[in-house]
Amino acid sequence: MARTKDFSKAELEVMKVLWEKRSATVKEVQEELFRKKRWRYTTVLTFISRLYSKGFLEREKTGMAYVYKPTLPEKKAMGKMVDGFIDRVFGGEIAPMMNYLSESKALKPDEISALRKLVAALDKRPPTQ
Amino acid sequence: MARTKDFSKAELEVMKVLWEKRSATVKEVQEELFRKKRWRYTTVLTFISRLYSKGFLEREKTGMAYVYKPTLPEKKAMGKMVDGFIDRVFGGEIAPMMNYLSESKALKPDEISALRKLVAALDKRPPTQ
DNA sequence: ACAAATAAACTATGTATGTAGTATCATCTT
DNA sequence: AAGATGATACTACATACATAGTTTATTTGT
Repeated sequence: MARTKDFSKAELEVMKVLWEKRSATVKEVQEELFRKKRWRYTTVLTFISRLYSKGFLEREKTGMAYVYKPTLPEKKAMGKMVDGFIDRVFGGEIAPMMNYLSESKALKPDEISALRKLVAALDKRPPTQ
Repeated sequence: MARTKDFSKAELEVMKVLWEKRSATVKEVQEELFRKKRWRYTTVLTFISRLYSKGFLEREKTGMAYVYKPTLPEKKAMGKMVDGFIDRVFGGEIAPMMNYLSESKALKPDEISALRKLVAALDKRPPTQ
């Protein structure tokens, strides 16, 4: 089992467009991705088809074309990716990643305030476990 | 230019062993990875060879075998990976990732304190930019 | 010096990924 | 009803990745 295949880098780009637009035809996605990446129609179609087979998109025929829509909300998917990344790279440990973050990236003001808010929230609600 | 190929998931496992051991022969790496993943000698050899061609490892013949050693320190490599991940997944924005982190993961006490320390450090040394 | 053991090189193979062209099917226009 | 248009399906192909077997070269023990 466990056919929870991930999406690839290129496929992620497609997902991002679809999350943003909520739902769209291949053509609409392609127009967007042509701007950003110069991808041809059939290229985008291939990615969308693969995502569809993998179960990350559902579709519905509307007039001549299919309208595609993510089956997984963005937040869920992002969370999964973050988890997977931390598992793979840091053996599931968040703390070391924080370190790399603070060292390797120059945090911008809004990022710092996000961090502060996070910490504040954690102070309020101490580890439920 | 820019032949900064990344390493794949499997290759990362090999790198981790080598970072930990500082340097090792294929056999030594394989023994470790056989425990963790049941990988055969030639499998590990293949990964190591790829990493060597990609320039992530250097080697030195010692007796019969080569001793391999990472060319990139772990911290550097990890930082790169984190950066790449954040770019790909969050368009370079750290703040949203923080959110996913705080929501999707139940942070453990030491992770929280790492976070606090990070924030404290940021307070001391405000964004140099 | 030869056999056994060790290590690396070469070869193989199936799936995934990036990138897209060509063929076909459906629809709209005249 | 035929041609133009729009959309999807089918096909292609090179590179990367995961996984490993087979062959060759080197060393070491006897």
